[in-house]
Amino acid sequence: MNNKAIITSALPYANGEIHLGHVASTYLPADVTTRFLKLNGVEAYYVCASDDFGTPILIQSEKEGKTPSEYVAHWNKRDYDDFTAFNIKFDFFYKTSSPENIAFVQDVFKKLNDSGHIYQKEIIQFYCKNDNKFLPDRYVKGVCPYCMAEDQYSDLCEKCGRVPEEITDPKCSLCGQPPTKEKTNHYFYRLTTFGNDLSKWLDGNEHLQKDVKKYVQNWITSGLIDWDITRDIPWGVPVPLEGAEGKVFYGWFDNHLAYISTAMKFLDDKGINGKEFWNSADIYHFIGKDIVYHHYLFLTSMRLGLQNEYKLPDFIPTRGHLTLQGKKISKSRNWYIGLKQFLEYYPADYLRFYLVSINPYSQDDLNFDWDDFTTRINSELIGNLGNFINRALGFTKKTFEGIVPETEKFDEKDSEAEKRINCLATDVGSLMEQNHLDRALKKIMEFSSHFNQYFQHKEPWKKGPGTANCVFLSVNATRSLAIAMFPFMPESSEEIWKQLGLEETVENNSWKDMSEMKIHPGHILGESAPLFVKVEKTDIEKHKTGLGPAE
RNA sequence: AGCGGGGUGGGGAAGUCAGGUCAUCCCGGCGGGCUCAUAACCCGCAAAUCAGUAGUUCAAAUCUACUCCCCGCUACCA
Repeated sequence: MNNKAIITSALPYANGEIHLGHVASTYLPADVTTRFLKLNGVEAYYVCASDDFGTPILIQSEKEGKTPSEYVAHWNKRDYDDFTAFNIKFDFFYKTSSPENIAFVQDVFKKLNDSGHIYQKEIIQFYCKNDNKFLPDRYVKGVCPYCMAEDQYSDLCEKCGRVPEEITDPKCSLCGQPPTKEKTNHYFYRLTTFGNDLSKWLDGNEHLQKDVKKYVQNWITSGLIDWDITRDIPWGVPVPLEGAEGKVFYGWFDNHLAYISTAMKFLDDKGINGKEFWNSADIYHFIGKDIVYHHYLFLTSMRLGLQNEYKLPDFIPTRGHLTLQGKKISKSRNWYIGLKQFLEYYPADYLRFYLVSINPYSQDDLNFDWDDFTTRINSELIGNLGNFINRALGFTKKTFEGIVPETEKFDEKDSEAEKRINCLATDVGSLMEQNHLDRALKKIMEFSSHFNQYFQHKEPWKKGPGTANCVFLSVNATRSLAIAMFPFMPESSEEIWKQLGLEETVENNSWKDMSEMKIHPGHILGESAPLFVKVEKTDIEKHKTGLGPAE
């Protein structure tokens, strides 16, 4: 394991609230991984930023009668607050509209331009005279020339799935008027020249997911096309060239550069040489499967174009999308759950536990189901894990006045239990290193389940021989659980630590510490109480009916 | 249309890349136990020709070919 790491997650677009889908695929896996790396002594920094520029934000801010800056400032704060409430702990959360990022993007553009990766081309684009705007693809709707479906985007027909050469009967999606076609000058990035290098990089990087690699290789094989990197709107990073007044960069040219500019700002402020750190660290970009194209091709080709001044990603953990009760999340149909809203119902750790446990390390979609959530919380988190901790600590309190007793000679069951503790750090850790967070969590649950069995079979309540060993090992296993759980459920983990009567915080331990027996006979436990409250089915029914179109 | 991923006891999933050690886990059903614990926990039972067909192999849920279903992506949705 590299002793330095920079972790990023896809930048939240600053035009709406964070919902369960966002955190499931990107922010939570990144946060869990960062916490794990930090426990392992890795100097790891998790940085993120709001993605502030682009046409949708410009249009929405106009509708709300705000300036774009006011508008994005609002969402930047709101997103950060929501993340914080969910215990997503960024080392630094910044914005793509920061002066540092704007300067960085312009500098990158100049370098790419100087080395011949950029060219200008006149193109013809839809223009709406009524709205006074050039209309990017998404803002023109019309009839699909293949299947005659109406009201389709000009760049993709949702009915037949085909990409029209030219849409029939085009309309401006803002005002409904037919747009005109106007000539405009745009800048293009020579993505085509990077095909071979991208392909080589994909093959050579063994950390990337196989299925994603295949997917990207397919794109490369079928032929890349040069990439239009500018737009004619007033809200973005200005193109720093004479004659390019009024033009800004396309959002995907500037937003991922904020990974670097944000990290540089953070590190330099800390007195660390940012570039040096970046190039000697493991770079992780956590994303959802919808932006594979941008991260595997745009982002990487730009770094290649800069001749690796900033190294390419080592890991791009790519996960699928969350569906809700089996259906695609959709804000317009009110088929989504806001993060803030969810946290008004249940503690952050419930959601963290549930989302990690259903989320594999793959592009497969995962499903949020209220009934499934209920059983997983009630029977696994509470019935298995919470129950073991509660009985271990409660029994010690009751029978030994909270003082860990002297041990005797271990019998076979004790030795097996001891072995489990000794192996836990490696068993769980190796899965974490491979990004299999769901399996790692499952290992923790197996550990806890084993201790429920152990406790049962030792029957300490009969107070026969071996009772002291059972208590000693169970209390130590509880401590192990607290450390192992920390990346997943930090609040509960700290609570267990307190109940164990241990000093400081879980955060100050190292990962491998969980496999040692650091609670010795004579140790006095703190106050204990059940960690979790069960999920009530009647509440769940209410939450279910809150979904879907309002009455 | 192209590309990608799936179909595993009644429900939900893991296992498939590296074939045998494998049919596992959670819920549900049935029977028993225990009482430290949040009607929790522990033990046992019933229930799957691992979508279908053909093939490779001493051996297939796992590899190959074809077929039938489902889902996702396709360049401004995490």
